[in-house]
Amino acid sequence: MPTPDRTTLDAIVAAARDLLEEDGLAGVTMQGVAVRVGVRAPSLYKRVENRDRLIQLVAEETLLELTARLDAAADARTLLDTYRAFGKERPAAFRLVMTPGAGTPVADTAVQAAASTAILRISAGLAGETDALEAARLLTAWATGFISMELNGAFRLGGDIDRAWDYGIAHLVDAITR
Amino acid sequence: MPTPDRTTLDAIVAAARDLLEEDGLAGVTMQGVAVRVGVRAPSLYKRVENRDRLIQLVAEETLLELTARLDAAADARTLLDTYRAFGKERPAAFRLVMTPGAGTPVADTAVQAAASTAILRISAGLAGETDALEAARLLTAWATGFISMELNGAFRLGGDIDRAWDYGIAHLVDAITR
DNA sequence: ACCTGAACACCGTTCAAGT
DNA sequence: ACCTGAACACCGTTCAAGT
Repeated sequence: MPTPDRTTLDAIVAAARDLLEEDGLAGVTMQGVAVRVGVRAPSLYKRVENRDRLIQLVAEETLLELTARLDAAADARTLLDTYRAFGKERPAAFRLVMTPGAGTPVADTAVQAAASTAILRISAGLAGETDALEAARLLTAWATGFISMELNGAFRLGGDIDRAWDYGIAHLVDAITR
Repeated sequence: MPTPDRTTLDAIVAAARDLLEEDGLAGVTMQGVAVRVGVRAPSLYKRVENRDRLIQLVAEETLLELTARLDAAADARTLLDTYRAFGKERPAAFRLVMTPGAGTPVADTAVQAAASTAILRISAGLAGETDALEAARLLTAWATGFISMELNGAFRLGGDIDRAWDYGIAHLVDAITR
């Protein structure tokens, strides 16, 4: 007689996602996830291969959500503001996806590629098709570095961080526009 | 009768530093460090408070070395190339210092501030004193994001990464120059 | 004064035994 | 077919006992 299912993969990923924001990557333990979904740790292995795979699933869920939001942006400033807002909303997930350490499980290539289409579209509009890739990389590298530093509290020399963000957007858009 | 010292704090930090590059942050275990310096794990606690403090010491050693190299740069391109070369030489240490995750031990504030003086000096020369801080943040955010993405293999859409780097420097320097 | 084995509280993961 | 306790190999850290 089969036991009824006491949890689902979606519930497990959601619990891991919440634990990630609350306690950081190291806080995402199989025991912690198990408690949240109401089973014992060994039961999780019926639905997910291991902890690395679970982290990868959280990374992919994060990128899919981010991609959906970026795709809705019509211009560079909106796109970059959306990106930054996502980082502030889910700082740990942002770091997991954008600046994973060595050994950190990483999202599938296709999921990652999809996240680039919005910035490529907008960069092509500003810089032209020839320089679209380089312009997209300039904008992406800047925004990713800026948001990472902001989340890490790395802007330590005073000044207005919002002003630095606006300064960056204005000068970058100007620089890449033909 | 006292036992002769079998290791030193410097040797412990150096072993941790090497393990970091070889096996990543998770690979820096007290047991692993102990084996490298020729003692048992409990003995390490005579010289360093705990693992977090050891990681912090590695972060500070990394920043001091990086600061020394950046201070020697005379112009923006040299500074940025030096920064990128350091990232490629010590990728795990670069990530530890520039994009630490939540809960990762972080260098002392004074050590971090010292690493900013070179970029501030050069930014002031290009953008003027009024915009020096914003310009420094633009350059730093871009370079940090670019190098992080490069180390993570995040440039996945083909194209020439060196060309994207040169494109970035040229357009940024142009953008912030009065 | 430094070093060590033993111990404790955690991890991730496996597996036989339950329902 | 799913769930669990028990077990194993790891961690970081403490501490009494050795020299």
